[in-house]
Amino acid sequence: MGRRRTVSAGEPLIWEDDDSLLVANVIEGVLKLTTSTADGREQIVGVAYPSDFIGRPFGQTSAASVVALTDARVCVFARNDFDRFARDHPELEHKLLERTLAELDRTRAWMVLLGRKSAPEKIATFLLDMSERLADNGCMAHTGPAKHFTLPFSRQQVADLLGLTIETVSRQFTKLKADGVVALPGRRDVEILDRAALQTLAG
Amino acid sequence: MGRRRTVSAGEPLIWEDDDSLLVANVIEGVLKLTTSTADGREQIVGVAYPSDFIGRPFGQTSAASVVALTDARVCVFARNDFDRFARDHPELEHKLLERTLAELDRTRAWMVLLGRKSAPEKIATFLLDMSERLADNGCMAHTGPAKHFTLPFSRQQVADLLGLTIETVSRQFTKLKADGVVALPGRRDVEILDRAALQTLAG
DNA sequence: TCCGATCCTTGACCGAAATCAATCTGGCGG
DNA sequence: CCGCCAGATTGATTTCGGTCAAGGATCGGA
Repeated sequence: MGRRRTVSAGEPLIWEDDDSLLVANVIEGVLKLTTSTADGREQIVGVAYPSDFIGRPFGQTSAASVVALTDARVCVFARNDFDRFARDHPELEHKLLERTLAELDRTRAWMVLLGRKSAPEKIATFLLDMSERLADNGCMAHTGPAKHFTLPFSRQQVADLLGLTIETVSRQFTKLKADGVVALPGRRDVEILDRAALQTLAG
Repeated sequence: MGRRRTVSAGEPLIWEDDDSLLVANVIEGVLKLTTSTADGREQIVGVAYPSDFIGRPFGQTSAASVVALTDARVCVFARNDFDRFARDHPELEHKLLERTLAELDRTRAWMVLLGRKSAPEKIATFLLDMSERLADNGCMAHTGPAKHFTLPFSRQQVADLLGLTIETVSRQFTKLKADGVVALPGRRDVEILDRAALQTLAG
């Protein structure tokens, strides 16, 4: 069915291929979905992990662009083919509906963060979210939230995810380190030292 | 199938009924979907217009609460019944999937507004959005964006939608009026005098 | 028509985060 | 091993929008 493709970190996943739009399934790696304003301010509107579906089947084409954050493997489908196939396979459509509903829930929760939370709350919420998302990367289920993990994001990308500037993100990280809430052994490594404190900060 | 219910303006739509969760279809009126932080800050995460679907079929219950903005009529279903019915009717699931994908797109566009736009940009974007949404309320299709319309929101609710405070919303409205971009004949009435200016402001 | 409640507007002030501007770090190629 | 450079941190300053605090408008009910 779909064709395998590899995308290296930083590379965009092109949505035009043989004049036909694509949809895709993530096999491995992490990708960002972004939308930008006319003057170039960027907002990350979604993050796709393995097994997540990306693209916009049925009609309209979505405005978001997709870029790999880590080296990634995806399984791409020409959209027309996919649409036809989906219509004939209710089980697939059902699965897709469940995933889309779950993604909508997650997106709505993120709206509260963007619209109503302060910078410290945003950072704390982000770290807790990451610690959960990156925990069950492997094959075994529910190992619980990770204490130590490597972010698939640069500081700028964290800023684009939280609706902040890179400087504010950096300052908040520094503050959490100074307060002994987290350790930052490497640029993208986080170790949660005081989860309770983070949860309090997250509000 | 579903039971008709009327909800008057300001009244919440309860999701518990005879120990079974509900899903619903909006027949008439406008409702808000909100999520709040622990300390009571509120964010409107979605707005449901006639023909929109609300609630969370299949598994998890969504965290959002639903309140009618205007008097509304909805058609409610016990979720268990709905789930069973949907699984047996692929056409319904397909329709629901299309709507959910469209809602996800709209929600993602709103994230850019919340995360990256200034107060003037937020207000301008909001007014243009409203002018389009409230245009085809009636039966005829595509009359184009409305020049004059009545908001289904109080100032506080506009603030909750845009991630601002009521004072900032008020000041921005006043400024647009002073600049001759809009007229505000009544508390909730908006007349767009200079659409081009609004579009420029929206960015 | 008057009253009261609620919603909205306006003003003065403050503070959190953005902006502007240097450094600093660490990873990599030569 | 050294120098380079993108990414990250830190500091100084500004600004936008929030907070606090009065008023003013509008609507419904007596």
